[in-house]
Amino acid sequence: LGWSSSLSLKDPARGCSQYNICRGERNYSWFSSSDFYSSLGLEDFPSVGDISGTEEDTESAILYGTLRGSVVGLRYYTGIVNNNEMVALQREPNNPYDKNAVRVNNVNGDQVGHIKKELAAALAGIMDSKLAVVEGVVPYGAKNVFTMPVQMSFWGREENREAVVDQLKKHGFKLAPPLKGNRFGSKWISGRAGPSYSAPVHAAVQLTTEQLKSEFDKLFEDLKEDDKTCEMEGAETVGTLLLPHQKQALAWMVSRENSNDLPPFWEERSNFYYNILTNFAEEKRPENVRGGILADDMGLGKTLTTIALILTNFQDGKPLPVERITNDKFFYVFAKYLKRGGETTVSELTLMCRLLRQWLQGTIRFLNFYFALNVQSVEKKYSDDGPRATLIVCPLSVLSNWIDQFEQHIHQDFNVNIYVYYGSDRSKDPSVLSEQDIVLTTYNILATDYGMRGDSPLHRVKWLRIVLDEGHTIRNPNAQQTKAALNLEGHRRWVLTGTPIQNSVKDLWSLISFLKLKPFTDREWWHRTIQRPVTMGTAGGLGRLQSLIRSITLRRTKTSKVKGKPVLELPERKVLIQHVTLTEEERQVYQSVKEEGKAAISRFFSEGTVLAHYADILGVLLRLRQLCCHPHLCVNTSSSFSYLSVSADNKTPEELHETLVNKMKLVLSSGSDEECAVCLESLTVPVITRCAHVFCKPCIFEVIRSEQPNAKCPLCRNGLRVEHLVECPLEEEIDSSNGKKSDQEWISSSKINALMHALIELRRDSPNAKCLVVSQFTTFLSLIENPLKESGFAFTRLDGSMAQKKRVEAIQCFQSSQAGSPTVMLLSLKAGGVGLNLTAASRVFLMDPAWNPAAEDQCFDRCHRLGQKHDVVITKFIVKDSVEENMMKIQNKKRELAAGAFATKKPSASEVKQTKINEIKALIDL
DNA sequence: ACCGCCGGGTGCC
DNA sequence: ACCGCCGGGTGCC
Repeated sequence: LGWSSSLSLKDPARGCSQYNICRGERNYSWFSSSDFYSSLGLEDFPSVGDISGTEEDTESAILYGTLRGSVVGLRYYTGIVNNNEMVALQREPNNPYDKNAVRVNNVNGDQVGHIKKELAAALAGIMDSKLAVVEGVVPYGAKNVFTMPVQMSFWGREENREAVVDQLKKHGFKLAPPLKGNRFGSKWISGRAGPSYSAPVHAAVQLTTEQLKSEFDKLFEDLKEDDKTCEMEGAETVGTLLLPHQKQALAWMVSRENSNDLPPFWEERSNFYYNILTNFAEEKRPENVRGGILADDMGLGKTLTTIALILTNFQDGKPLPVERITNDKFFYVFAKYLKRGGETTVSELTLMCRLLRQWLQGTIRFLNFYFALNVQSVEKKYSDDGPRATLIVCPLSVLSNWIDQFEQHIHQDFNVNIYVYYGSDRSKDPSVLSEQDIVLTTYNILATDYGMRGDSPLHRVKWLRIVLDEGHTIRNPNAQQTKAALNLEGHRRWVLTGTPIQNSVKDLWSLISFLKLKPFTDREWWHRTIQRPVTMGTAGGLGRLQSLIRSITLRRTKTSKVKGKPVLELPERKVLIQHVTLTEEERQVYQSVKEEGKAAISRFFSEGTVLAHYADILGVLLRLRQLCCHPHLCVNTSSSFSYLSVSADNKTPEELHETLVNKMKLVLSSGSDEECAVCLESLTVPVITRCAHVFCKPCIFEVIRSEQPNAKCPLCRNGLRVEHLVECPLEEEIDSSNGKKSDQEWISSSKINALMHALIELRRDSPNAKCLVVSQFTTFLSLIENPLKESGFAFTRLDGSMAQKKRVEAIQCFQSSQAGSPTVMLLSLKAGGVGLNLTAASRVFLMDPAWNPAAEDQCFDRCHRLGQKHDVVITKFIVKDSVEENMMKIQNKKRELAAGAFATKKPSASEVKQTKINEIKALIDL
């Protein structure tokens, strides 16, 4: 049973886990980077564009005007509408009678009729060339037999207005100005009441950006409603006591799964159901989503709550039926094993292993040997008709966290079947999946599987429940993983996310669509009834969004209160800045490198080639940052920076390109947390362009997709081509032999001295305190190992180059409270990803600042989270009069920006460019 | 459709 | 009458 030791068990003493890792998962090779990258393969991205260009640019769309027309051919179709109901106009270029044909559909998508041909002839061109979006409302005459009127609104960007007006004029039509107060068509005057359509208005009550922002902030705040404050205990299979706010969440989730309420904006009228946004009505009761969005802040226990939900609400509030692990079970499994002559499944082995251990410990007596009698009853439990399995989809980075949490929170006396659907040998048999209690997989696997149409086991199973963890990963409606997620089958649908709205309301659509809320699954209805009214600041728009959100989401922040007490009482967190002064020699080296770099960079400025030399500049900055830490850090990189002299002149463009790309690789491989100029976050999967700029792979593919065929680099406007992109594995993964620069004698540095001084003082004052020593540079961490050993510190280390198994060991070791367990953990900034729990530490020493303050904060939160018992003190070491001080200034600016940037739109490419240039100036004191 | 349009039947008052 | 007028047949795109 060697495989079981490779499981990442929190408690090694427990041996085999209670979940069944089925075939293929036992080697746990999912963290091999090659797998990861290939599952994101190049070829996936361009195909994403197959519905490109259809999305209306909400931000800048204005209403050109309205036009009355008629819908004909009603008697040939079944789709019916109400007076004042919204209708969709859809081009039908393949209509055999008229290539200009325009279909009219009701909210349900049923065809109502066609636009009369003369008008269709005018619309066809406008719609096909996407000059305007045309929307319709049937003002009256909905019950007509042959034709009915339709009031059309034309929306588009200002610069297309004239073309649209011209096009209409050519066919003899003229736009009437927008109608006063009736912009969204929900209140057309009924009946043939004459000429009352008139007068434009842009927004009855236009909110300022500021107001919008604060309204957004309030969106998720309200939770005073009763249905969100009831509490519910978890089933006995939940092995952890839930906190009050988690019991509330459980009660809310269970009630959402079991209730039969109407979805938001639907009303029951005499004998039909009525949608108050679109005025659509139907006799069939619209399904409400049996789920919603759990949007609690990080650290409040969304994972635990979800596990509790799975175990507690199988059907109508009854718990998931699982086997209690008893002696009978052991012999039953054992007998089956013998009967087959030794062949067995991994899940059985897991069980047997565990039971055998219990038996050996004397908890099983040798009495119940009539196992055959029990076979029947055990099998019965699993022969339920309805779907049983819950699918959980999460980013790769939190996969192991889920497994840890199962391990922790599922009571060990029960056998819950969990299948980790990951790795190249994952089962292709849907029935293997549907027999599980829980199937865990990642967005990449989901998308990859979906790519091979029709043959994705995940998409052939009818799930009891689908949970999308970090649900904001599907906010891009065109991404493959979003489409893959939307196409999963199962009635109970949940989204877990800490950041439900990241940049704008737009991000919500995929989530809402995933939840299958009628009629928002169709982008047009979402857009017309919610997104546009909100972004244009129309009165009532925000109200709608608010009541929608309120009815389907639960969100508590770290400061929310339950019964007057904060949901989470986190200890205080203090950040201290410790200035470090370089020694004379260090200063000399630093200063000379700085002068050399500054000269080169100011030359780039005067030549106007700053962005072309971006890699060079990052290189200079990197070197300075490294010098602040330790002189040996940039030794291996020094030779490659000699280009700063004029030697570049006699190189071919090809060679020049190559050196630049190599430079960029070097910067990235140093561990430095560089950022992506598209998403403005830390790089995820860095790729280097031909012009030697770095971006996240998904970001740059999105740029290429949306700008094709002539995409340009967002930083320098040079041409971009997929085949020129170079992937660059993040940090240490390529550098496993780090730290062994044995040809060099070890020396200390000012920063190391400062750290050691602080550590020794800490050990003297509180010998049991544990701390994290964090740096972006793993080589620096290696250098720090030396004095730690010399001063007798027990320490452990966690960085990106370590295999998953080693990481888990390091974490367990550090978290242990046993005497003699390590008090120091050397942690690379980026290894401190989300989900990692290092609450044993109450001190953090940040050795070098990151560009992105969010990356630092995320790292601090590894210990400042649920379970932290002490106040957390963070010490940042910053070298005086250095690039580090300038970095701090930029960080502060970014913090301010982030705090106010909620509803403001993304900066444009040129703004990003300018910001970058200004940053460079500030960094090198130009 | 209690319309418009088409095309055949028809033709002083 | 190579017209007007009548009334039946007919009807989305």
